[in-house]
Amino acid sequence: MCVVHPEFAPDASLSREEMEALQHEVAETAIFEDEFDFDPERVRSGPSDDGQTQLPSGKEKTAEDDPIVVGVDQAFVGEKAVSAIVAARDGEVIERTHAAVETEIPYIPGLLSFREGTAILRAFKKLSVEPDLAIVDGSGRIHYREAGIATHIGVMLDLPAIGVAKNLLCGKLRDPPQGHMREGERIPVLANDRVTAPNGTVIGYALQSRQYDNPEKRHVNPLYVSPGHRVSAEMTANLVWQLCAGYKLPEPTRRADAYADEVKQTVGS
DNA sequence: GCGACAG
DNA sequence: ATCTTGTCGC
Repeated sequence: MCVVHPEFAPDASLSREEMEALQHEVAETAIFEDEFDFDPERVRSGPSDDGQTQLPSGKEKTAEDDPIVVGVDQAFVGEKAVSAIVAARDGEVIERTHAAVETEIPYIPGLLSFREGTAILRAFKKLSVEPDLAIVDGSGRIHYREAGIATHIGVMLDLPAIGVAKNLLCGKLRDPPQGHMREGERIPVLANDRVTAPNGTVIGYALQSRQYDNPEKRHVNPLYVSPGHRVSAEMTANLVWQLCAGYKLPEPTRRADAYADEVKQTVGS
């Protein structure tokens, strides 16, 4: 697929100030509302039926009509950043692409897209199918300047995108849980002083995608999901939840994770 | 100065 | 993210 906003390219040679300025531009271009064409109810972790569902009009729903969801994950081999993308429709993998790019800068909280963005975009350019939604590992709006890696990628490609992180970069939970969250539970993540958005803005959700029966003994931490582009915070939580299939991470992410591992052993350092 | 800190 | 064996629990 093609880059729609090349002017937002995550150039690693920029100064820190320039990177932050670029992120502010990305955030201004980002849309944190539901502005996508696919039917959100047709986004799911896997086949929900035999694909023979009859509609009143006489037409029928087929997998070909389902939205294409891509999972994006990063891995490292020596000094190379490996980006893996797995596209699926109705839970069926239809294409996989990857790219390995030499890293130019170290990991800096808040500037992740400048370290891994180029590899991700290169992998996206190799993708022949046209995705409807991207699930990116890392934050989206849950970011100091509301421009996490999911937002940066989504805006550049003008593709609906969602950020799925295992840890909270910034922001604060509206209602801190007593003990551990129950499976399916979600708590709003609000903007605080460290975020450019007005204090109290819901910039994402803590989503308990999986939990053990007895959290006292053994428990799972929640996922921190946030809008990347063209998706609201509420819809973000709904879609990620629908993409989970009994594991902590949503299926698109798990598939990209596994593919990244495969690629790692293929690409030498 | 001290604390916070996606992957 | 990555370095890494065993081990606890469902």
